[in-house]
Amino acid sequence: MKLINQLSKETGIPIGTLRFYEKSGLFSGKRKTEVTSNNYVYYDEEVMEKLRFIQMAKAVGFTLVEIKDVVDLWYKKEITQQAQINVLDRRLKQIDEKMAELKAMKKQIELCKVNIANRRGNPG
Amino acid sequence: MKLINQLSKETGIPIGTLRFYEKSGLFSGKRKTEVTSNNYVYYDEEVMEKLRFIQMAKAVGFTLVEIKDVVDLWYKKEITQQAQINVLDRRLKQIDEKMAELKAMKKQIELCKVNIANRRGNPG
DNA sequence: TGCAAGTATGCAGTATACTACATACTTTAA
DNA sequence: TTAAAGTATGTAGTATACTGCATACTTGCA
Repeated sequence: MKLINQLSKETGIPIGTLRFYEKSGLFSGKRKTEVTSNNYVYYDEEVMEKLRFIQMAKAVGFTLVEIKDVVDLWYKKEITQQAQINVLDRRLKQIDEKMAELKAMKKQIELCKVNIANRRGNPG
Repeated sequence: MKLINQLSKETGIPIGTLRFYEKSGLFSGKRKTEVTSNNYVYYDEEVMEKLRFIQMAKAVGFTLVEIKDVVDLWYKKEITQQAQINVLDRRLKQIDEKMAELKAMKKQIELCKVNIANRRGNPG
């Protein structure tokens, strides 16, 4: 069980950002009832997994709301199995679209590089 | 040569957003000197190419500044050849990183789906 | 023991990327 | 010809995602 500072150090996400994510409902920790002197919050490995997922998803342009959709059904059982699958399928489709876009961008940039190397300038 | 409305219709980008992009220096049109009755701005195919690139890059989480770095050297010759290559290489590296992240996300989400289908709940 | 460092909470401020609104002029089509 | 639609410009407002500051209490270490 980690405190917020450790969470921050291990993920590289600033504490302020972590608090913002927690307030946004992306993850949550627990207080230890046996500790009465303070109200520190503790986080488990589940939280670390979620944070690593959040970092990946953010890096490829998913919004916090889109990420929350997925992370939510990670551990919740309230929605139906089909509803869960639907959320995941929607995100999988977006991932495939983003991959196609990355491939197209890569091709375009590589072409641009070749053209620069050939001193012809414009990559169109 | 297209007017802004046509640009918007062909790309699906709202006019307000296009004006914002143009003001941000992502692209620019030209006024026709032979037309004196108005100051309408016309855009060529070069602009359309830039817009298509902007759309792809935005979809995979690049910022407008990162996009501008690339789009700028599309048609400018002021910076050295090596500086141009450097900008492109930086973006190519980002693209590879994003692709790896998409692949990891996809794997994770697919695993999650399998686990839901198996009614075991948690995909870890 | 005392003080720096860590934690919780709340609220204000910032950066990025739009989005809407107001004004004024131009073009187009009934 | 006149009203609707298009264009230019500027300014203000909004949404998302942080980021910083202030306050107050707790922990850990010299």
